[in-house]
Amino acid sequence: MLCPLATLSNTSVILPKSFYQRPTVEVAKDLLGKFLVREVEDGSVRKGMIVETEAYLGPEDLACHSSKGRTERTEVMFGPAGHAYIYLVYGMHYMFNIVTKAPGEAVLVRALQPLSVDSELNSEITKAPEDPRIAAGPGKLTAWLAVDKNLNSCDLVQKDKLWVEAGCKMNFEIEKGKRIGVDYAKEWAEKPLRFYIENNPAVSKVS
DNA sequence: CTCTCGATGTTCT
DNA sequence: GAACATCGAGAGG
Repeated sequence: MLCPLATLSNTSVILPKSFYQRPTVEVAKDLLGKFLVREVEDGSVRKGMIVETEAYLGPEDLACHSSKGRTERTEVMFGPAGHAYIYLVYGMHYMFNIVTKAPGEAVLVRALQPLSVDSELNSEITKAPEDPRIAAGPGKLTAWLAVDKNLNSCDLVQKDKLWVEAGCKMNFEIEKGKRIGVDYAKEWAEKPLRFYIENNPAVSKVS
């Protein structure tokens, strides 16, 4: 059990904008253990605990899209903190990022541990509802939550279609490593800007 | 376990 | 045209 009988109301408190109005690396680390929640048109809800993130540090960072300049695509990352930056890679996978304070910076959410949701009881049941690795990767996560470019730039501080909750307090160790899939970024590829929960089964890969 | 490869839409050169 | 913040399947050790 991750969070036994967590019916406490504080678990579903939405993270405020001030959470994202901080240095990107701090936000990336502090997002670990938080709950990402998606509600679709028919009212059904899916929820997962964030277990892996990466920090992208703006125009200087050769791995960050905003290093290409402020374009139509990267405009969201220069906008207000707490909004979603979503884009397509390899023609088939959407990546979900959260914009932080500094212009052009964001946090990529790379993996979730699925939580089952019983909305009748308003409780989090912590057994894995299905494959615990259903959202173990940035492309798998967006597929599981039905997140696509329609949600690009949406405000995650509003409880609408997609938001982040405080979750429950847990003790875990944070592991660091180089970011995945950005080997083209020269010295920026080597920086330890990937963060994940140690020994968590839903992390996409261990260093 | 490792490696290779194909799928496929957008953005940038 | 090339490159891409990926994934899963298949071949080979």
